[in-house]
Amino acid sequence: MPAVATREQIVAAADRLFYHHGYEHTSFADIAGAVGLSRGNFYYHFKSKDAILDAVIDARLAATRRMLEQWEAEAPTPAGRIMRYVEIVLTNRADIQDYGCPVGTLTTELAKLEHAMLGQAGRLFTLFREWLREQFILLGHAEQADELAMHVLAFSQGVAVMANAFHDEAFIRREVDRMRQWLHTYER
Amino acid sequence: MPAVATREQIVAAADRLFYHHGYEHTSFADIAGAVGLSRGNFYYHFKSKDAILDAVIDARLAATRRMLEQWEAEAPTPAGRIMRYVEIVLTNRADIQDYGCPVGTLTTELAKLEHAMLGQAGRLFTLFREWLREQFILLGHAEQADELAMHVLAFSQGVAVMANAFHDEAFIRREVDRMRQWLHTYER
DNA sequence: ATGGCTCTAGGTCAATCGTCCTACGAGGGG
DNA sequence: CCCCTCGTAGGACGATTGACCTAGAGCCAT
Repeated sequence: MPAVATREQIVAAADRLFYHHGYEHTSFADIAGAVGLSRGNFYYHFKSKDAILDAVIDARLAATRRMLEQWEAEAPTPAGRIMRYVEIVLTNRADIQDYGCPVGTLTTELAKLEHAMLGQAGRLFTLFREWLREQFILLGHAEQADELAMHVLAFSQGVAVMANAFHDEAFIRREVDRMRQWLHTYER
Repeated sequence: MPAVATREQIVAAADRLFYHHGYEHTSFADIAGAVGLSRGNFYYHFKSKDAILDAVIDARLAATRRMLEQWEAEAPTPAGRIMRYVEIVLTNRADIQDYGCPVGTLTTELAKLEHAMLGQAGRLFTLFREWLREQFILLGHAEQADELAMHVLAFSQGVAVMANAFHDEAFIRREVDRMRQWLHTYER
């Protein structure tokens, strides 16, 4: 098997395990077991656990960019695109109830570990932030676009934490509806 | 030294360390070092690490109840009391920027660890939820009091995650102001 | 002072962690 | 056929983890 396929398998398994059980709680043995490799063989593909985390973050950044591009292709209006982001807490409801937001929980964990890769993880947030900011500019609110983007981000993080804590689907739907109404007041 | 004082010292140190570095990332040696005790002696006071977590959660529950009682004594109106909760993200701004919300981050971590004490940690959220619900009932919104309480909780969690990720004080102040205006629309 | 209780120190345990090393098998090009 | 590289397996390392044990110091009551 070519090395690139194995490497991608490792990144995919690590991505899933980091999300489900956290970075620190995921061991080399866990990832190796998920992929079906021996532990020791790992260092042929990644020289350290941090390197795997780095690759996982890069993969998430790339996947996020693809998702944003798809949203831009599918949703014609800026407001519709913003709603695609808002509705992600419904789209990924099952995972969020079980594991929270992949971006928020990773950033929170790395902050507590004082991990060197915290800044890299923050780029995931920044990617969404700047994309949302762009949508608000297109919506005609250039002067407060960044503040509105941050508000939408805070919404998603708050809903994710509460959904994870209480497993309440009706709550998620109510908050999405509230956000939809809020967004209407900013449509031209 | 009486055992009760040592026990309280252990709980206080564990509380702080769990908040700053997370539950799993905090070892017995860390707590023992913070208190100035030997590692082995630990099992005289707590038979397991879970028992310490249990005691920490109980201590947080008690401290939270005291705080809520103080808010009720200091703020005469329900709206004023709710604002005391909202403004906690400003009051504890420094800690939140560094470590996030103590309740939210603990719950998130325990969920990922599939820890048996997750339900206990959830009681911290429930305590705030029911207190906020009571305030909204007093405000004259009995029929949607719980939904409004959940919305306020989600606000605080969202702001905490974003404040931790971006260290942006102006953002926190904007969101608190936004919440103040929102609350005004619910005042009789 | 003697016995018993509270509290502590320090060592030990097996398990697991991330890391590293070496040996080996498969396979293609010379 | 040999050699070289790629990819893998599995063991070993030092450190650290949570957990447990025992010996004894301090003190109070009898």
